Amino acid sequence: MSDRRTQILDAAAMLIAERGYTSTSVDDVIRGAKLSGKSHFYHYFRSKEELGYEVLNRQFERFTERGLAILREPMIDPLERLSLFIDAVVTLQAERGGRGGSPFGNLAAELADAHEGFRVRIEAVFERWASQIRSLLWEARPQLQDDVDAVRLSRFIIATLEGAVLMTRVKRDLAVLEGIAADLKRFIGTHVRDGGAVALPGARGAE
Amino acid sequence: MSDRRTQILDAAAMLIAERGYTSTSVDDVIRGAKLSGKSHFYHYFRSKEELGYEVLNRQFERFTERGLAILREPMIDPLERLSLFIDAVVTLQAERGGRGGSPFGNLAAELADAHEGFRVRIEAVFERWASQIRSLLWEARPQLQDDVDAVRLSRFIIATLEGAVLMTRVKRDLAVLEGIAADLKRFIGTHVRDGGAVALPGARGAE
DNA sequence: TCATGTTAGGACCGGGTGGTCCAAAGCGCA
DNA sequence: TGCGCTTTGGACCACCCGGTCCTAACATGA
Repeated sequence: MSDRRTQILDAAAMLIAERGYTSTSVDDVIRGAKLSGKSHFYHYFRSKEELGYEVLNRQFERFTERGLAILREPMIDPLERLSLFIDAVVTLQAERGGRGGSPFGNLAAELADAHEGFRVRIEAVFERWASQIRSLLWEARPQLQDDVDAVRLSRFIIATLEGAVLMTRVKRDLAVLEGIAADLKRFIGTHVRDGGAVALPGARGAE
Repeated sequence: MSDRRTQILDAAAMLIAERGYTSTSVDDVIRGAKLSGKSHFYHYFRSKEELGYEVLNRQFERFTERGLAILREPMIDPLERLSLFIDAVVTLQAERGGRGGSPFGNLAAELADAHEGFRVRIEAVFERWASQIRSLLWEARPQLQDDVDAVRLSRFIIATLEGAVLMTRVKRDLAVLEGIAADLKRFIGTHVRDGGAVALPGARGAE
């Protein structure tokens, strides 16, 4: 993977996060990556579509490294890992200044109905994400109530986080995301067996 | 408001829900509304932007009639109304065949960062929606725990529903939305005072 | 030295974009 | 009858879109 290629990918990722896939033109990407012209771009990518797919892949890899990795930390209690992961989502969004939202959610809203190729790839992203949470939930099973449905709960967590990021973008207020994240932790806490101490730190407290 | 005008608005609403605002061209709308040409369209709307704003308004009016209205039914217990409202969101999405998603969420994801005019209007939509839930929560206050934060809870409900609709679109599976809706009811149920009977019907049950 | 891959730069393509302008027909109503 | 709104229909604008093609200057390493 050449330097130029990743440079193009990075520029495209930024632009797509800001303005969406359709509204980001190849010329924009060329300007963003400081290429000399169209032929230079098409030397590295067969089409804009291919660019889009690879950007999505890279976004997921980055997310896997910086967010999903927490879910797998072997030395930390699984439910605390889940709490840390939710914090990481908040941090990630804070770093973006509340803008840009979730790359997956954005592409999903923009292309899920219109472009099957993107839809299946986005579905795969969410599925891999959900499966990470599911196996964490499986690990935490001794602490959880017997009737906890890991599939449903993992979907609920992802949907709420995606919705929260979207709302935060609209309101331009990170506190929205923080509040929802806290409530989400509280909800996860209700699945913990009674008698368990404060399983999810930070789940209470209005602010 | 002439017939033609609403006809254009309806056609545009459908197209925007399907393909998004940017990807819906004025020519598409003209074809959809069976107008004779561009001049005919621009006889009714000053610009595509104005069209978009009015479509957003109409979508919210429709949503107010068919969804938000339930929140105000005076003869039904407030918490049951909330449960019925969540059911209505599921029904609304089912009618669309899982496609199209939430008009507000879609526009938000597409334009929140790029187009301030739309951003503030979408923010207003969510705010009016949240305020409806807030006043319902205020009404239900005797049944709720003392520390329930209506602002936060209303945001949580909206974010989760928006996220759920988005996930459902990506997975093309209405069961996703149904599951999340059930869990959301369960979460709301945890805010009800102890000793209260089954406040939210349908909140339990895995399927 | 030759080949290969990279960078540079520009001309060009068909088609779509939001938007304007104009001329003329059809219309209901006073 | 005549006024004013609606409808029709098309020409036209500058610009942007994804994508192709071509030429030529580079660097690198075999």
